[in-house]
Amino acid sequence: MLEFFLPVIQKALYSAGVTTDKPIRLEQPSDKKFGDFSTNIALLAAKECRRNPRELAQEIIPHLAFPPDTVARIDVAGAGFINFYLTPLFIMHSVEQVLQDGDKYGKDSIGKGQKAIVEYVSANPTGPLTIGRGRGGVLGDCIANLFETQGYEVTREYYFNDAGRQMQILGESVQLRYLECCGKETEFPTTHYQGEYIREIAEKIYSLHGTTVEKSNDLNLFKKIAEEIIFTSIRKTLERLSIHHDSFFNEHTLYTPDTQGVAANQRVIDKLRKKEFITEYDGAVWFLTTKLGQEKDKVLIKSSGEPSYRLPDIAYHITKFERGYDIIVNVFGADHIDEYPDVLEALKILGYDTDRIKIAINQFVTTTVDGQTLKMSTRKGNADLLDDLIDDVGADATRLFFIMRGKDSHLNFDIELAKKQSKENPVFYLQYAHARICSLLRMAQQETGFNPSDSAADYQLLRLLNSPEEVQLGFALLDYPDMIKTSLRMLEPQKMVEYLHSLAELFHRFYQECPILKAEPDICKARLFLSLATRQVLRNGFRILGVSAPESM
RNA sequence: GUGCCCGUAGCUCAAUGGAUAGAGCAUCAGCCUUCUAAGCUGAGGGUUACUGGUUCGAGUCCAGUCGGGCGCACCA
Repeated sequence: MLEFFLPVIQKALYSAGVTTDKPIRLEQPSDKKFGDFSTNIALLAAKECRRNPRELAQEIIPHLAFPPDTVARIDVAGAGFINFYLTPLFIMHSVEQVLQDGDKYGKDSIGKGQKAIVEYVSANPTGPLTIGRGRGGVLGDCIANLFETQGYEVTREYYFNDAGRQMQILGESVQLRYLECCGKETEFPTTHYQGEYIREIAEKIYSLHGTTVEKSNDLNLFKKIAEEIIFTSIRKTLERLSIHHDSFFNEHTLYTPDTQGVAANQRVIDKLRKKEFITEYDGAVWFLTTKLGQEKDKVLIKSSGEPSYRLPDIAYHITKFERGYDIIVNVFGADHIDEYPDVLEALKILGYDTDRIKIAINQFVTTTVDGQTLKMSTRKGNADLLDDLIDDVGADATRLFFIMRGKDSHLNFDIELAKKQSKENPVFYLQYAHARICSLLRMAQQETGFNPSDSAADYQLLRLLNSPEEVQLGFALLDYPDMIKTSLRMLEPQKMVEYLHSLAELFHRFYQECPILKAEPDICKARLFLSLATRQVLRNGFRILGVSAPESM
């Protein structure tokens, strides 16, 4: 609808002689009595013109040239809002577009020719995925889906590191547990991974090799096997949630020299040094963030000679620019919040356009059972495992619950609620609407021979519909394309969940108030088309969210 | 101590600086001889944590206070 209104308003402002540098915004009033759409442009422009906003609005209105039979009424209300009321005919006519476009409805090509990279999950293979990671995973996946609907060429990337200190500890942990399997007495440090999965890996090694590697000091053996097993399990877990990555970027490639014999990490140091942002003391190499007003400098290369995580992080982001991505999205949890400002600063210093980088940070997840909050404790062995959650509530509920709250809110995952097969559970409310339509269409085919695929010529029957329930439902369907754009702009799939919920509600109301199969033939058909269009939008929306669309329940 | 996020109905959460702050659940009252009642209709429920400020207009922006979460490593 943006495409419909904005040009007309723009022209009207011009011909009414109103100039303003404020962007025109189209909003949907919370109350329908203020119209289907509304703009506050007169309020904004009034100040610059030094005019009374209501008078200004009155002057703009005669210049608004909408096509005939589209906008029924234009009012000035409140402090100077211009409110638009669409005709039912226009609304129902537009529903035809939904049916014509089908799976493509809501898609756009504004991103055509642009490359976007969305990085998410990015957990190192030191243990199974936790519930907290799951939220970021689903969030990232949905964001990638949103970009795809707008025609962007999207890469879903997983950044990981199988070297470094954490992996070292992993190897040691497995080795110690293995020695226990061999009957040796060991002391297991509290700094090491306590989880049961370590024991399982050790037992596997024991069953493969027996005691033959007992004397081995080759930590790599344990590390490699552990990494392999853990990574496989991570990917399996992600697979259960339909999360796929196109690209797995190993941090280690940033350490190895390129064709000119220089490692990416080293290049970063060299370039930053040229910009005079590098210094050395205490045996380490520092990024001079104090020059940028920060309290402390940040270590880029430790006194041991190894880079700290920050250096490869910068180098990694440079590769995103070098690989030609126009939009770079990073999804990560609140625990990484302090990480990105340094990376951005470094990129800015090196001349990269950091406006292309968008950060989506999701807050943490707490789970509640019977109203009791289970505190997540990291890597203590009792961490909440994503797999257990999926076992418990299923993939659809897992995905939907993760994104049905804003990413900034601390998510409270009510496990009992997610398991409930009743209307309290939003997953079922949404899916039920879809299943109900499917059932209706099956019945229609049986009783009246209605066939959705060969009745396109009759789409115009939709224009017969004009009851409030029908028009409101139709209106909501038209809103879908704008909703995708809003969701994408805000990197917030939750908007889509909310929209689909209200769509389901409008359908149930329509279904309740308007008899379909019992109506006279033309009306019956028209209402079936409206139902069909609703099902289409639900499906398209579910696809973005990665939730299944059951045909019956 | 400090950086970021949050504080809105009994509970879980919405509200691109806009109009009388909205949904769902829970509670109460209605609706199935009728296409899936896993549904619909209606009612009650609020000093948007607090105090100031910015402006035509603040839940939203700014400052401060209080409360909760997550970080603050030469770990990632």
